[in-house]
Amino acid sequence: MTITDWQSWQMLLQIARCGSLNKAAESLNLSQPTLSRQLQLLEMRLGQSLFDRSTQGMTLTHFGESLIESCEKMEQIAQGIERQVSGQDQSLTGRVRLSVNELVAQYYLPEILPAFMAQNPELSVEVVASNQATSLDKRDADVAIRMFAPQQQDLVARRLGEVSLGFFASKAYLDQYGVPDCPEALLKHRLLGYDRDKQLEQGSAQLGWPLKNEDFLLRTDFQPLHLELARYDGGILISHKTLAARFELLALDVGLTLPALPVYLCCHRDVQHNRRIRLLMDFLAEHLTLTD
Amino acid sequence: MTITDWQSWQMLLQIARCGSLNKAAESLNLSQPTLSRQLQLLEMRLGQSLFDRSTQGMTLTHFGESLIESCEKMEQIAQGIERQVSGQDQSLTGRVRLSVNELVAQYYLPEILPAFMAQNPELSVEVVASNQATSLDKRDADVAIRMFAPQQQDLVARRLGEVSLGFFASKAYLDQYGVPDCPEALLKHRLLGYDRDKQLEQGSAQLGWPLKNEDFLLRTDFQPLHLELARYDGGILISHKTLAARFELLALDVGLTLPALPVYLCCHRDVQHNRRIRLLMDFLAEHLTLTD
DNA sequence: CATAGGTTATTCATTTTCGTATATTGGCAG
DNA sequence: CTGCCAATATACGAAAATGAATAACCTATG
Repeated sequence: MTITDWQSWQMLLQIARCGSLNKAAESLNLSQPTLSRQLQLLEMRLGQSLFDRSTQGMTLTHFGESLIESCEKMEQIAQGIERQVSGQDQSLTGRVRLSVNELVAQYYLPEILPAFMAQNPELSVEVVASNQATSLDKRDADVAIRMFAPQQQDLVARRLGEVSLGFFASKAYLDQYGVPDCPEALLKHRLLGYDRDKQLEQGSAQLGWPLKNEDFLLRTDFQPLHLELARYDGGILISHKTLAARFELLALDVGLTLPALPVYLCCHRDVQHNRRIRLLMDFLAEHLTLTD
Repeated sequence: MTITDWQSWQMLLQIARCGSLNKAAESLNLSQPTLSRQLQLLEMRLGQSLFDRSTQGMTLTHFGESLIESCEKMEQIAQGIERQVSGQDQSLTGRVRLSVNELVAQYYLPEILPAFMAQNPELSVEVVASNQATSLDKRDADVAIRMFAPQQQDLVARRLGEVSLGFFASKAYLDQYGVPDCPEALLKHRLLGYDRDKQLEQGSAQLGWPLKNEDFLLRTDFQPLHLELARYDGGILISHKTLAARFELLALDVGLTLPALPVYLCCHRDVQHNRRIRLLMDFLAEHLTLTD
């Protein structure tokens, strides 16, 4: 006595999420007209409408809203199945998706990944570079290198150590603007800070020296830009000791010890025994020179 | 990062259940070749096979087996959605499915259902007549009349009373074979009993007078046949007092009081407020003359 | 007030998918 | 051993779903 196929509920959920047929269609690899018609069909079969249409997009009706929760449950299970599938695929061909922030992608991976690819010629590695923590739940990635303790349930994490942070600047910059030797002096300098990323604000607050993102003159969340700016004498940045050393930036002693960032290698519990994923994680754990 | 659509899992589950593409295709309203190809596609996308093929049918591989549990969970949620949908559909058009055993379908419904249909011309009633308790969970039926206390969770039941049972036979039969007046005498008669149905065995065991289905000479689970056989002087049966009276069968006093059967009107909690279903239940509760 | 940008619905040629019919295989009963 | 039955896989014409293009519409913005 089944009225509809399960795909309809997947559609419903995705349209509700995206708020428009266009975006939902894209996320489902369909065209907008297709989705429009399929939704009409579904509503016809149900005998009532799921969305109110407007030129702003689709908004759920009460009826539609009442079904969303169950659709979300279905989605979670479906995602679990997919993780299970990829977890059981023990072949050494195919892809592994690695999620890292841009800094790691730019400065740490390039020197080690070629060796991994040489060792495993059938394996392709996809790197998702973003400062947003991508979801291991939804299998947006298989493995992630994180600079914070994993919060999600169902994750398996290996602590790789920690990276020391410090204030750094180029010699040319310091020659021109002077060397600050206390926190107050630091604030008068051209500091490279973050835009929407709150990690620094939270960290400095813990240190008893609350900094606001607005205190910084040059702001971006794209961390490689910090380093490159500093290399071109753009100002003072907070960064990894090892990275700063590599670019011949000079460490500043302003009487503050910045907390070190922990480094975690994470994957979802469901895929932890997958051979490909294991392989990549082991390789990263061994070769990653993030920690001092 | 979704590999497959949800429909694939529905397929997988149904094929696993049915054990063959043919039956699964029928239950999904598809053709066997279609299902065959879709399954091939799915297995290709997953990179491993889900079933072992033979001319006996399809049997799950270990891999396939490992996914079934999740598919079942998805199915439960999907069924919940469908109940929710039909629960919220308050129109008075469409269908209501009523599950009853054959006895009720044959002898109690015909005299009252026409009135209901006259009152609600837009409503179509589908009667599922079976002595197997059809699933209200899976929406094989919306409403059920049951002669036993509902066991499933999530069911809403209204007790309508109970039907008295007794031993009966036609006058002609008794004239020919004599009137038994004790349990032992009863056993020498031509008793009409059940085939696979265990209800009578259990009931008589409770009564301290354990009967086996094998004790009866004419066995069928199709209850209307009992009555019709008795009308044609086929033997002694256990049946409802009201029904026996209607066919002018004579009650036998063998010194045993059979336990009465409770009568319940059930529906799933999710649809209990549905207007159509409510209507039918109210009607049945009022007009059903099952109880004495 | 007009324009730009976004939305959903519709049209129609095209592609894809589907189902009928058929081939092929393997077990089972007489 | 042989014929029968039920199973899956394959071929091909028919039907259905698809997507590019377009229409029609509303909102925000200058």
